[in-house]
Amino acid sequence: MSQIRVRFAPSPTGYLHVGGARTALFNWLFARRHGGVFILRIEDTDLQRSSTAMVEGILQGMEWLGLDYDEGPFFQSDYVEQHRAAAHRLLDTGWAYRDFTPKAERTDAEVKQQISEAARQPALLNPWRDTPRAESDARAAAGEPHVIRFKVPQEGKTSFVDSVFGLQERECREIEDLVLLRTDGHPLYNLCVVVDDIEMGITHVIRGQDHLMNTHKQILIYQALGKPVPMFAHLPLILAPSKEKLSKRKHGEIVSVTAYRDRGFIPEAFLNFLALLGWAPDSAEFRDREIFSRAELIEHFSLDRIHKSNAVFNFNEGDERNWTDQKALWMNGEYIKSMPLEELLPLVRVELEKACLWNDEFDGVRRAEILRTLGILRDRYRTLTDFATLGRPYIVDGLDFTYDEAAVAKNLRKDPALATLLPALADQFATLDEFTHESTEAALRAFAEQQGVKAGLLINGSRTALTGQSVGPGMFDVFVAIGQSRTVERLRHAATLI
RNA sequence: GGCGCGUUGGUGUAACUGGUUAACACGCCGCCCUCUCAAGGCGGAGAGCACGGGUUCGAGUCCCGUACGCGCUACCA
Repeated sequence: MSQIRVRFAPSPTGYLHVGGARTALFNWLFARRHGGVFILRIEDTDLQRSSTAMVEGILQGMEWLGLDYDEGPFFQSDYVEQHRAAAHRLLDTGWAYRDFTPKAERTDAEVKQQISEAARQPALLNPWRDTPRAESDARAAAGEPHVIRFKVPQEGKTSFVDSVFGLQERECREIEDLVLLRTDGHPLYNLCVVVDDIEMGITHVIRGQDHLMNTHKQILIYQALGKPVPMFAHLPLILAPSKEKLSKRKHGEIVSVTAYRDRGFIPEAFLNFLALLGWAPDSAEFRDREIFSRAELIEHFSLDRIHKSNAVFNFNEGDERNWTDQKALWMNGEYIKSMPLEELLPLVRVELEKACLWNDEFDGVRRAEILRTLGILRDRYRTLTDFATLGRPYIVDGLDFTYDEAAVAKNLRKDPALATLLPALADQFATLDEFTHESTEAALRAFAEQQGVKAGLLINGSRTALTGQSVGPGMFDVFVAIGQSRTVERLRHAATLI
């Protein structure tokens, strides 16, 4: 069999959203799995709704996810002449005709309205369908405005075997004579895809299920053009919590992949999550696992493990903690806590730089120190941005962080004695020659005993004094992470909060 | 309206060509650990497989119907 060639063909009418990203991913996995070619083609024939900013967003999303393409990006708008030529070839071979019906101006809303109304009665055959060629040519030559429509056969049916949905059949008479070329000569989607897919030698079309019906029209065009029909695999849709198809326009930035990049997702984790939306590995060995490396995904990917029903993607913009699908957040957390620290650091660095917390020494003399700090923090973080927000007290010098009111009330103000105990503890710490987990623990416990208070009181008080928070890693690790001088400073300062 | 597709716990999925009390992950709840938890360990609740009928010794798995959901139905893509 000849080499597999697939393409991802987004239209730049919005940023790359998670549905599109999954389509891209599945195409990419399929190509990589079979040593095929993955092509990126931007379908920008709808000039009014396309924009270069959106193209840029799509490119960025692809790059972030590591979905590298072997050819492209191609722009469909660069091939309009070929699209027109194909339409005229169909006209010449009798597979298309000119329709001189005046164009109806209507808004999107009106179109939608009319679809449901007009479709109630069976469609009539277009009166221009069988206009003699000579008359058609004469009218066209006279400059009479017209569209070119595909002449759908009135007999028989189209069929294809979809790799996901199985045998698909449709009566030709139920397919309308679709417009190939608009009045202004602009080629339309169904013609463009077919011409481009032929031109690019696409062997497998992997795309969203919303194109399942279009496929019949496209197959008719392939056949009229005398070209072989590729294989098709339609993917189930990704739905919003409201169960509608995900869309940038309706659901906003929260469904765009760049939002996941900006909010601290690790591309590998997001990819992993996406791969499991509508697909599951075959191998029994992998059945009860959720975390798969990119290489494992490639190795085990197959179209026949894609299932047919739509998947709900749970996001919740209003919820600060669970702003997106909880499983995605969990998965990102798994990557954060298990990846090599050396690989985590550059990712965290980006976040720290954004928050103006990065210090070049973190990549020099303080590298070991920062790695150790990341090591104790990452167990409970789920996004990279957590390092810059929740992790801020661990990174920043001085007292440039906020004290959580509830934490202060719970751990500091609870016992007024802490106003003197914590500075006294600071004095103890200041005398330590070595500032380690062991030495700080010994010092703190000895001090607690000497003062006749529970170690927990000092520990919890210290946590809030040093981090402003009520939760965090084991306290003796925190002392070491914050370091002797900052620890002493913050313990003394805590007295002013009580 | 027509056509198409789908329907396993709240969510994502599993269950070999029909065969034990439907499995895993996320989430939820509880307990333990403990200096805290958004960490870790252990355990639990939650679907009888949309509903109804049929085929079969036996069906989530096959057939029919119904309901519901989604998609498409543009001189959008």
